[in-house]
Amino acid sequence: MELIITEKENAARRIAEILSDGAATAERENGVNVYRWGTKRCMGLSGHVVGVDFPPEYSDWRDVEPAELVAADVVKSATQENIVATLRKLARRADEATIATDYDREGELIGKEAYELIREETDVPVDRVRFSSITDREVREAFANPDEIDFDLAAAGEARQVIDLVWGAALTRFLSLSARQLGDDFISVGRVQSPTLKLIVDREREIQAFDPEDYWEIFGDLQGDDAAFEAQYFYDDDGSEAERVWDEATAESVYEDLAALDAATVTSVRERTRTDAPPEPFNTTAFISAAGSLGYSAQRAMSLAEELYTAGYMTYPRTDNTVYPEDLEPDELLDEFVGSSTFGEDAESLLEQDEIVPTEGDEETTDHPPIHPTGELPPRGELDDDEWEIYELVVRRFFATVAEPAKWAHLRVVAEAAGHSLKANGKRLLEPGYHAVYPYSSASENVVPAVSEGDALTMSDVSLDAKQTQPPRRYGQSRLIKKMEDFGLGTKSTRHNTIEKLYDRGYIEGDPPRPTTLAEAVVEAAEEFADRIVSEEMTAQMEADMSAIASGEATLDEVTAESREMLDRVFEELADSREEVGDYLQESLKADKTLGPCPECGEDLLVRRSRQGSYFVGCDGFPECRFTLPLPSTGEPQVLDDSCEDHGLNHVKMLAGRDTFVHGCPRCEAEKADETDDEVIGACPECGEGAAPEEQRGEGGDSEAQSASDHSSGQSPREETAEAHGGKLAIKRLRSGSRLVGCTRYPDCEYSLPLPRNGDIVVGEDRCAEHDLPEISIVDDEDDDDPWELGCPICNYAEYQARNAIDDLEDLNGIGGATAEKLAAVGIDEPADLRAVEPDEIAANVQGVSASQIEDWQAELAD
DNA sequence: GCAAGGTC
Repeated sequence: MELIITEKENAARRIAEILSDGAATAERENGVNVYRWGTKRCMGLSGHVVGVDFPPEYSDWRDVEPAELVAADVVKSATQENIVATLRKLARRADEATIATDYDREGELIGKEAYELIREETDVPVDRVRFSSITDREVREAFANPDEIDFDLAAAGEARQVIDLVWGAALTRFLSLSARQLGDDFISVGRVQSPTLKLIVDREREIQAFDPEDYWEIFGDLQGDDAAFEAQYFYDDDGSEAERVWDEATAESVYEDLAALDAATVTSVRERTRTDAPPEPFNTTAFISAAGSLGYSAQRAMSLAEELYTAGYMTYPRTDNTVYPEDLEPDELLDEFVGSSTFGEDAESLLEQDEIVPTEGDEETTDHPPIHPTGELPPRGELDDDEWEIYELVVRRFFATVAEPAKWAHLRVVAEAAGHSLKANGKRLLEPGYHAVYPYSSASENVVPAVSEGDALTMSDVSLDAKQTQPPRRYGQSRLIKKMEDFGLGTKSTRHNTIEKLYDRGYIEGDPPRPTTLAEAVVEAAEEFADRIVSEEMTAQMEADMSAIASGEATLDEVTAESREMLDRVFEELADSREEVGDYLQESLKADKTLGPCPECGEDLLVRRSRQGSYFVGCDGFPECRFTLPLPSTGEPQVLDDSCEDHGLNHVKMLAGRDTFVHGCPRCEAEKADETDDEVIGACPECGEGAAPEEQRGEGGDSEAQSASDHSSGQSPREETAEAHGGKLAIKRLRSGSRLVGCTRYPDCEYSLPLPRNGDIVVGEDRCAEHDLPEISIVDDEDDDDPWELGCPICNYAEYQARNAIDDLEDLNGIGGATAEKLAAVGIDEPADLRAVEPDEIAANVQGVSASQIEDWQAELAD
């Protein structure tokens, strides 16, 4: 038997398809697909299936001095047990094996990891094939000419693993221990994340240090026979043209000269044609950037791309390549779109061009082809709005890369008055070229009417605008990813994750990201004691070392030994400063959590976390001072810069993904609740008059109202409330800021239904026939839309739960919105329901859902 | 529980 190993499941399937001419069949082994045809077996790994770590005796942070990690062994162990087991099992039966992992450094290492696992089972020959895109021709060619594993290249990757682990773990533990941050909130540093954080912190420093400068600009409206346009004053500044006037007196005098006149003479008209080349094919960075301008975060863009890739609609989204492979036939790919209602016309117009020559970028790599559509079109309704928008972006980008350049006419008009010059620049699209198929890049025109040299124009509305220079702008996510790419930080697969990690670790907030006080302190501490870890040079040096290993000029041991010596010296320096660094980090951590003065003792109020994990506001004077305020139960609190005028407390924002909201001043919120009376709206269905004996509680586990901190104590009253106790339902406002419909017998009766956080709650006249509760509407004075007719709160909550159930289903990987609805129609409306079904039975009853798909979902649920 | 790199 001949065994073929690929880097991922998808590649295994496609390679099996190609080599078997479509005859391969799939078998499940240990939850892993194994493709078979003839005497061949092909399986996919899931990237690295083994990982590096320290031996277990180093795992307790408090027992081990961080510096000891420098000399500690680094061992490999399986991280994907089922895949490793399958690989071993197949290896035992194999007569030969072929490594077909990705054609890049990390792929070579992943291949070597598979090789070592095979070697533990058998000594059959193992060879290596390399191809940069999974196309019929490339794959066949590669398998016809097998090569050997490049152990030096793999060793280069191993050096990276060791150095990253040792530096990252040792310094992370050192900082965390010194600041006594051992829980979830440890303080991390690493070769990639820390220089990235420094980029953000350095930018913030520039912004802080920025000293704005005053300048003035002068504009005037010019008018010819039938044309008017705005022109700007400019002057010659040492041979270059300048518009900004830095001296107020000069600006005033020019302004007065011009304002006194009502005519100007055209002294020059220049028209030039400019070619606007179509964009290059998408690599990961360019794709993230384009998706970013459509409003997607880097992480979101990648996860949508991943879905479209898995569904077969576009190629692999993680690539550095910007040159299409030779065997991509643009006209054949365009042909696939002919007849599509969205893309058909554009595809046809592109096919009419005399010649179809795709653009290419500077990066030509062997990893994967640039991102492009596969030519398989998603059926209507299969994609949700976001998926579709990203898909369309990828299709149109491909269209743009095979389209003609655009042509612009640039027109520049200069006029003179009182010895001063004014100019106007216009541009007009002569030939739309690629803009016709790619509407994302700006094609806006700025027309300056045709005038001729010597024309006399009237001048009016001369204005003098006082302006100030602006600080540099914060880096947005895609700008940051580009910077990382420029510095060689991270890879196409990890950059967006690194940024996400900085958010998770409490180093950055908001979008564009802004560093926290903690981030500034970590960067400062590192700059002083371990400059290497915050410098992009560590990566540059490592790249050089890796090249040396790959070319045989250095060895893995030499490189890692040298790196360990360097880290030893860092720890020597750090030894005396442990407390100083720790205190500084602790202070900064506190600064990020401080709200303002405690009304009872004057110490600082801080955001704290209870033992149960919920957040609240507590006093730094604890335990002497026991003042507290509640916070909402959803999300992570973030202290904002602005503060409350009444209490001097900073406002708080609750970060909870899409449900993020500004809570405001916690003292104001608590006082509002104290001042608001409960409004009774009807009987409690659980313990009020006419309560049904069977239980019919609103029992949303996640509902904010249910878990709101000051409304959840007391034992379950279930048993005793099956009968009527005269409980009534009332609209309540909690001190944490949330609002709900709850029983007046709370805490004896815990019945509650959530209400929205914002807007005025208006209780209507009409009552729900089923529940005898008033119809409620929510009026938001900040938006002019019609009020939200929430209706009967019980009915509303039931609908809300049903919607959530469908969302949960959709969240299961691979279940699209349309499919989730079909499943819901046969009574499967939450993931748990899927566990119980017979795959074949559902497949027979629900169109478009296969039994194997259901098996996959069930396997996923089982994890 | 630490990193960064694969992949899902």
